[in-house]
Parts: sequence; C-alpha cells; structure tokens
Amino acid sequence: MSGISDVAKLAGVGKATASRALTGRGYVSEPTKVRVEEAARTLGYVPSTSAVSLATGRTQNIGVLMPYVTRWFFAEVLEGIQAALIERGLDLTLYDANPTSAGRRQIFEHYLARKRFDGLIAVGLEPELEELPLLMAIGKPVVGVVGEGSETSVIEIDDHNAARRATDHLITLGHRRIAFVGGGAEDFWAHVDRRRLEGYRQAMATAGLAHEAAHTPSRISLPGGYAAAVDLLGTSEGRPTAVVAVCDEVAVGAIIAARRLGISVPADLSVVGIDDHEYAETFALTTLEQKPRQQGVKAVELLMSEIADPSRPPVHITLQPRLIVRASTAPPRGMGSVIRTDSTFDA
Amino acid sequence: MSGISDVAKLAGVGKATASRALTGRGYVSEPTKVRVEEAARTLGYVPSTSAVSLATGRTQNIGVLMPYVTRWFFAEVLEGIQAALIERGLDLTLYDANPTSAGRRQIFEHYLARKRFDGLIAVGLEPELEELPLLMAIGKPVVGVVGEGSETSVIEIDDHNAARRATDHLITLGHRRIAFVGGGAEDFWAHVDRRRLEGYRQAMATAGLAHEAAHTPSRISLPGGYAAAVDLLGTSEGRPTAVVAVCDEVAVGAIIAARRLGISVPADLSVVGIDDHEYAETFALTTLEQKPRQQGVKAVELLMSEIADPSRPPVHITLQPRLIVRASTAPPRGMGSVIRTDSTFDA
DNA sequence: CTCGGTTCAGGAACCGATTCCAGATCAATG
DNA sequence: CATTGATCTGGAATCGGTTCCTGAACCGAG
Repeated sequence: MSGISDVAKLAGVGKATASRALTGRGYVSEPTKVRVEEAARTLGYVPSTSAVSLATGRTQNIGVLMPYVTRWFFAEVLEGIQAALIERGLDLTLYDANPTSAGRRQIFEHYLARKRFDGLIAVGLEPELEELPLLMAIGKPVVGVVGEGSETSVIEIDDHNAARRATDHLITLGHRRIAFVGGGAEDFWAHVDRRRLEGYRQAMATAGLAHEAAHTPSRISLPGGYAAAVDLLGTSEGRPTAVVAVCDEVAVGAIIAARRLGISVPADLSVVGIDDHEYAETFALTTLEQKPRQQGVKAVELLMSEIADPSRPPVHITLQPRLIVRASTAPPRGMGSVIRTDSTFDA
Repeated sequence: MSGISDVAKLAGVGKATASRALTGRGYVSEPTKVRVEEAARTLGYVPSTSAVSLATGRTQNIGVLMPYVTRWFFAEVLEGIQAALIERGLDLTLYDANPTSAGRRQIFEHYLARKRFDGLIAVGLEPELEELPLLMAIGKPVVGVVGEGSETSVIEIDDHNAARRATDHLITLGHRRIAFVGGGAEDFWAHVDRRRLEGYRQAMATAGLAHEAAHTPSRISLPGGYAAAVDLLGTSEGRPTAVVAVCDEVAVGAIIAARRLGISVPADLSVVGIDDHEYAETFALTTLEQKPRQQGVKAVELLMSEIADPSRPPVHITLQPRLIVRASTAPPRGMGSVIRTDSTFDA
C-alpha cells in the first residue's frame, strides 16, 4: 500500500535518496540510510515489482519450460531450480506445456513473447521440434536441461555412456543374453531413449554380443516397464538373463513383472536401471545415478552467469552418472564364481 | 522492442487511441481500430507486462504455493492449474516451499509480500501452521486445495468418507480383520492422513469391529507402504485379511510387499487405496478415485470468480470420490459366496 | 585561501502502458 | 435550426519505482 514516496516523506528525504538508500546504489550517508530503512520497516514497505521491472528492465523472474511436471525427472529438476532461485531471491514462472497439447503453441506465441523473465530454463526440449529458434528469438539467455541445441548452454548426463556402462556391468557379471527395455518412446523421451539404446547397442557390439530382439516398445513409466517385461519374459525359451532398462521406473516395472512371472531377481534375471529413483532402494535396484535436482541447481548457476554476461559463449556440460550396485544384479545362474570387477567404483 | 507509442505513430493516432483500440476498452471507430491492429501486427508489438501491471494494478499472474512438486497429487493438481490458466491467458508463478526447508519462511516473508499475482492457490496447507493469517494478510483472493481454512475457499475430497467407504467395501466383502496402512505421517499429509484414519475407524466401529493394531507408521509413498506392509504382514498369526491404504502409492507398496512375502492378492489379502493413481490399473487396485487435475482446474475457476468479485463469500467444495472396483479386493478365503453388493456403483 | 575531487541530496525525466478529461464531430430529436 | 447525447480522439496525468543531472557541502592538498 505504501510506496517509496511515503517512505521518503517519513524519513524526511527525497524519493531519489530513499531509493538509493534501499537499493544500496549511489551515495547515501550512513545516518540517512538508517533513517530510510527505519521508515521502510515501520511502514512495511515492499517495492512494487512491476514498477521496478519497468524502471530497470529486470524482472527478477526466471521462466521454466517443461513438457510435464508429473514425471519424476522433471519434478526433481524443477525442485532443484526452485531451491536455487529462492536463494537468489528470484521468482519462477512455470510454463508446463505438454508437447501434444493445444496450449503449447500458445505458450510459445503468447507467453514466451511477453518476456516476463530475465532468462529461461528449458527442460527436455526435443531437437526435431522447430521450437529452438523461437526460443532464441526472444533474445534472453536460455539454458537447456537435456536436449539438443548448440546455440544455448545445455546440461545433461551422458546417456550413451550411462547405458553403455549399465550394459558393461552386466557383461562383466557374465551375462550374454541381455535385452534393452525401453525404446519406442512416442513421447518427450524419444531423444534420450534413443541415445541410451545406442549406448546399449555399442556395449553389446564391443563385447561381440548380438543385441538380440532387444528393445520392447513401452511407455516410459512403471506400468510401461511392467507391460514390456511381460512381453519380453513371457516365453521361457531364449529368455534373456539380464535387462537394461531405459530408466529406473521401467526397471522397477520389469522387476515386478518378473516376480509375477515367477522369475527370481537377480537369480534368474538381473536388472539395471538409470536414475537412482526414489524407488531404487526399495527394489534393491542397481542403477546409474543421475541427480536431476542438482542438474536444476546447476542450470540456474549457468543461467545466472549468462544473464550477468550475455556475451558469454554457451557451454555444454555433460555429467557422468555414478554406478550404484545393489542386489538386482548378479552373475547368471551357474556363474556364481565370476569375479565382480566393477563393483561400486565410479568409472 | 517497439512500444505502443511506435504503434500509435505508425497508425497515425495518439497513444490513448492506440491503447483503446488494442485493449478494446472505450470508443474507437472501426477503421482506426483496424489500422492500429495492423500497425501492431507489422511491428510485432507485445505489450510490456510490467507497464500494464503498473498501470492497471493487475498482474495477469496467479501464484501457486505447494509443499512439494515431486508427489503425484501435487504434480497432478499443478498440471490442472496450469492448463486452466493457459486457457485464460494467465501466467503461473510457482512457490514450491517444502515446509521443512529454510526457504519456506523466506517465501512467506519476501515472495508472497511482493504480491506479484492477482490471486493465490495454496495446495496442502496444514492448519496447525500459523501461515494462513499471513496468507490472508496479503489481501488477495486465496483458494485452497486440501487444507483447513474457513476464511478462504477450499476444494478437497471428503477424506473421511473416502476411507469409510473403502473400509465398508471390505466389510461388505466379508472381511473382519482389516488394517489401515498409513498414519504417522510426519510430513505434509498429516492432516489428510488423520482424517482418513478416522474414517476407517468409524467404519470399523459402526460395523462393531475392532480397529485393531491398525495403522503402521510409514512415509506416504510406495517405499513407505512397502516397509509398513512388511512390518504388518510379517507374522502369520493374527494377520489381517484386508488392508485400507492411505493412498494408492502406499497400497501398491503393500501389494508388492505382500507378494514378496508369499501372500497372494486378493486371495489372501485384499487391498484398497485412495487416489486412482497412474499405477492403479497395472496393479488392478481397487480404489476411490479422486481427480487431482480436476481439482486444480476447479480451484482456478473458484479463484477467477473471487478475483472478479472480491466480496464473494468463500465456499467449501467437498468432492465425493468414486469407488472403482478392480481385482485387488475379493472376499476373504472361504467366503467366496458372499454377494458383492456394492460393486462399482457410485455412492 | 582557493581549487579539485569526493560525498551527499533532491528535482525531474523516464520506463510503457492505462485512463481521465476536455474538445470535436456527428446523428438524432424536439 | 438549435440542442442533446453518443461517439471519437489525443493531450496529460498516473502507476511506483530508478537514474541522470545539477548543486551544495565537505575534505585535504597546494
């Protein structure tokens, strides 16, 4: 209710001085500064954000664009971003735009054009969509979390290597028939999905193994993993002894499906995931840990430095997930004596 | 880049006329209106939100306060809110403040005081926290989704009745030893948790059954449900024949735990949840469906009408969840002939 | 004592819209 | 034909801050 003029009046100074005292910019003598602060406090003065934005051109607000918030990864990233922004006193405007929804086009055309933010974090942008140029066109710093884009900074994990190491872990244990569960993602994971599949294939090829009827199409979720695993493990002949899942939720779905089918994990089937999801520990899931929350925090840091210095060239940060070995992986039956060389060491 | 003055100049009119033409308020002749719109289009004019806010006092922005974003319920509500806001051309500023985090106090003191929004949706506010008065103090319309507060509008499901009906469903099937899994929530679900527990107790009492060693403390999540069920079902003597779970994730955790213990669902143990979570179908879970996404949409509708008419008295909307019977519930062993009277009818 | 540089203060312009108000035009009415 | 009321327009004030710029006071150095 009370504006800076009221504060100035109460403190017995001019508007300009009051502003300087409160923002800390420019010369103000210590005693007057104290008087102004005192006045502001007694009046409960809170600067109007719109007035500040209008005058300074800074909104003190960061936009976050993501296709879902209901998926583990995205929600975790979002929480990381939020936490990092709060520390810095910045607001967060969410643009949750499912790619298939009609609202998405609107978001790009109307919302983002409003530039209600000093910078944007785009999570999970798929490259084939011609949306990146639109993002660049708004003329504000953009940082991506997962997703293509050489013109913007991007932070992501090394999907290829993650899947490769997951597969290598199984190969080292002695497995030969290893399937990949995932793939065929029709949704926003398509890109990540493909890279992980490729990592799996390469590991298999390097070991001279056939990446047999590897991947089973499925929704990237626990039910999807369940359904895919039921298909994959249904017939007992030629059944794989191990499975690389595209992510932990799918892996857990696969474990549950296996148990339902009477297949014991890890005795009859080893399962490895990627994520280190909240569920991983309960299911004793061996996995490659990515920390989405920290990716969110890191994205904010990147964005901050780009806002501070817009000429800064974009950087591409690739994180290496850490292998966490739990009890969902073991040597295949009859190979109990294989020496586990990889153990929990971080490669 | 180009402001309304440029548009006005190009169209050959005054700023005032240009503004009227574009906002549609006040008198403007059709031809000039067309000229202004044309000019705006060729210049790619987008009004500055801060200037508009400053002049009108409206931010075109809605704040959403929630304790987590990583929980199913909250994420779903959030998506519902977002979808409803996009339709209306409004932005969404997220205040994701974990109650235990240090940032939460800051949110209340700094962020909300900034009033960067025309209205606020608070999801899952617990009553014992003395935060409601703070929310009311900001002087903007507030709508709650779940949570106490007679001074603000609230939309929520009838937790008591939901748990009651879940329990009745089991009683009707012939179960006598029914346990409640959940309770003891140390986190933000405490309130909901308590009401559901109470509903369960009342149903048991009404049927003349003892609400025996009913609830097991657990985190409100799948791993929590798993752990609680392992405790509960560990000993075979006096084991319940049915379980009411505080929510679907816990229910699924319980199902998985039961199977691991060699307890067949529903033959040896019936399980009913509350939510109709994404996982419910995969686990054939009988549950009471609440639609968080629609609650979010509804909250936006409520908020809109309160913004339009601030004198509107707060309303309290209580939704009745629908019973969805799947295969996780059945008569207890030896009572296969019990007539299932409740079936899928909506009570 | 004067000069130059630093510190301090406030008036005024500005950010980019909306809106009040006064004046002009125009059609309809008595 | 004069009057009224509705329609149309643009100049100016306003929203609530920040910042430029000018002027005064103060300081130590020459």
